[in-house]
Amino acid sequence: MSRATSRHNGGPAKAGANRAAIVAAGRAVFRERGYSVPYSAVAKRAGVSQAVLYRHFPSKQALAMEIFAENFEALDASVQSAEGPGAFFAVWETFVEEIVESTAIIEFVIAERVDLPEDLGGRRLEAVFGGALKEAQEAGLVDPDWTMSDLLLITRMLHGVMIGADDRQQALAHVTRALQLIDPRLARRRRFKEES
Amino acid sequence: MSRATSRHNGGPAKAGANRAAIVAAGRAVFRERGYSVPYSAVAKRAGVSQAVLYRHFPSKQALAMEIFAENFEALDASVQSAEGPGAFFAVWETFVEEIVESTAIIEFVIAERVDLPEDLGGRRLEAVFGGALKEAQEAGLVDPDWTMSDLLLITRMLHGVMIGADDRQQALAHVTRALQLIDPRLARRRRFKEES
Amino acid sequence: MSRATSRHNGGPAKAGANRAAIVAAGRAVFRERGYSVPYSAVAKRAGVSQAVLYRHFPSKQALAMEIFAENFEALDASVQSAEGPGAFFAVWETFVEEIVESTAIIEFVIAERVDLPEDLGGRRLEAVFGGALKEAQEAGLVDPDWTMSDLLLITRMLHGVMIGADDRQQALAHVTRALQLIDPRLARRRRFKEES
Amino acid sequence: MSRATSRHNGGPAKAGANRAAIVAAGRAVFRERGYSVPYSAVAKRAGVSQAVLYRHFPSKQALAMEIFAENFEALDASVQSAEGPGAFFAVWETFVEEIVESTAIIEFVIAERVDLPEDLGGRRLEAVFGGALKEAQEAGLVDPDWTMSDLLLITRMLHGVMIGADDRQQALAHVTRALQLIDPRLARRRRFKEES
DNA sequence: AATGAATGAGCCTTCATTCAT
DNA sequence: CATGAATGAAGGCTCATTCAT
Repeated sequence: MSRATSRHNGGPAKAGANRAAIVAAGRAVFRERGYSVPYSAVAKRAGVSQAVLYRHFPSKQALAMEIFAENFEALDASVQSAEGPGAFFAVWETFVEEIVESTAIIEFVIAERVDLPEDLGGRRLEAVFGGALKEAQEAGLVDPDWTMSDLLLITRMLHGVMIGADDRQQALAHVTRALQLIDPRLARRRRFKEES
Repeated sequence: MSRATSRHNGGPAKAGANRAAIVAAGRAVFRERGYSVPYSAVAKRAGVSQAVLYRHFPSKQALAMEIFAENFEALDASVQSAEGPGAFFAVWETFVEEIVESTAIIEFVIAERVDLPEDLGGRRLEAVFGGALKEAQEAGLVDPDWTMSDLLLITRMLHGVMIGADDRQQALAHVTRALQLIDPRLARRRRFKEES
Repeated sequence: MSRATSRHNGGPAKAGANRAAIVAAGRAVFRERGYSVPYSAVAKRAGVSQAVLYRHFPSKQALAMEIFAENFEALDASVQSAEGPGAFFAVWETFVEEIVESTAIIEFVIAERVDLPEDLGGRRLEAVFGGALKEAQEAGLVDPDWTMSDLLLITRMLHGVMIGADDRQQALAHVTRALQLIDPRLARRRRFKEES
Repeated sequence: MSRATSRHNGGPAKAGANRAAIVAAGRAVFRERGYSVPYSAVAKRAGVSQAVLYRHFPSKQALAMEIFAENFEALDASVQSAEGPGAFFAVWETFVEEIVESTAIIEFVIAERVDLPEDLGGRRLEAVFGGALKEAQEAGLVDPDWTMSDLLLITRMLHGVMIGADDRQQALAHVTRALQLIDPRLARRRRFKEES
């Protein structure tokens, strides 16, 4: 039992750990139960009180935004390390992985569409993908008609597939097949980490 | 007051009317506010008491199931009236129309996935589409690799598009574009009834 | 133990009784603990669930408004039965009695000032007092400079006196003395019902 | 870091400054948001941690008590500098100013009435006003019937007027008018500092 | 002695479900 | 068989108070 059983806290030292625990718990419950889980479930999962949850992230949106942002950082990193016409596929692969790992994030984007900061969502996506897409199109690797909007649309199509799947296993298979239906080149090299 | 039709009671005759009213109300509120509306909203819309609602459909799932089933009946009818290799597209069109009209039903299918009777969902879809798909494939009108599972998958992809759209207008545009990305032949002849 | 211990209710017949119980409970808790009591305290006092409370009065304001309205009805009745230049004092007496009985109502008026229906508050007061005040002034029974606003001001002065008192006994004495300080004629014939 | 003034600590010297900052913050937030503000708002406004706030004043009451006492000190000063039969009015004016400036303090006195030390409230007021009142009465400047209790009562009447006002502007006008209704001589020479 | 952080509990509101009549 | 009403419980949010460092 590593959970404190007495009344009080571990002092300031624990703060960062709690924040991390909350983010992790957020990822976990969002993945398992979707973005519509009671926000309080995150606190329960993280082993902290609701007040602490609210201190760190004053709303479910705020927490989702954080997770969202962290995902984009991974994406940015993947952009840095990829080059050439095939870069698009490398980034795309990372992107799809994230969709698979955090379906809930897309639900969040949909649910809270109203007041997302401009640099998130589509705009941010464009920053990440814009160059690589054009390059890949010029190299004839991707359908030249595709626009950023189409990529976004594909995102949503994958989302529909994700939330309709029975389990992770099936979800992976369905996402792969869905990408094949759209364009086989999008479906290559799907490799996902083992579920914990 | 010894008469059978005392104060509040319309007698057995009313039962059928109530049932129909409930189903209609269900369609309406699901469309307007999504599958997550309070079940009580259906009773209010139908103008019946909660108890009556529960008598006819003991749960929101049960009601959704009924609507779902009725949708399939419409699909069956569309199958009857279509023939030849192009029949697939006629049925498909009706099917997509239903998806667009009743996004909420798909939400339901997803939310309650657990205990859908076997004869609904995939199996039922197979009954409706099976023959037409094979015929169309033999006539070279549809990719020969496609299976019933793929159709189901496309259904889900469209669903993702639907719930991500801002409004009906955009939803239609997105669905059309999504179908084009998959196979332009699926996207032809989209014509929807005017919004009431 | 007259409280139901089993899970469910007394049927429709009990509805009116519950509503009355809620209003009575509202008067009681407002008097004892002020308008700022948790709304849930009303439910507890009335012996009903919170949901029932919300069904009957969807907000604390709504309940206060009801009590408020009932008070005005008593006031109207007092206007009907009084005539002549002295009528003003009769109505005034009833009015002060009500202030003493339901201090919380004034707190309510103050707290929710924003969206009171036009026919409540000042306007309503004017309807009740307007004629009588003018008549009394013409008969030389009341300071001719006084306006309706002044009466409202006096109301608030009495309110300050009420909420500052230690108990009902003292509150009565203070109100009487306050009225004497303003104008002895306002303070005559103070007689209040015994506290329950 | 073996120095006494380690990381976060300003040393004993800071204590007095903190205390003053807390009192000032208390005055500010009470005025702006009423006595019912979260106690934590005082800490935030003062720029200190909650723990410090609690160290200096273990409860909101304690802080309010301090402010209350300091107000009386200002009153004492005003008594010292005024002499002759008109002294009463000078002190009274200061007193009313304080009421207008710190409505919240009166809310506090009312809310926490229970355990106010005897030397605050009425008794203290008597010490301040006692002599001046008698002198003014003997000079025929004030109604000879008035007692200290009446002054307290008037205080409360003004309070009622204050908390019922929409804004400071209106509050001033209402207080002035209220004093006129009681005795015009109480209302003379109202001059308040400009709002910051 | 100050800080940052945590806790537990309270209050608000809404929903699915189940009576007595 | 329909009605109107009631219940219990979940979930959101905020606050006073109290640590470990």
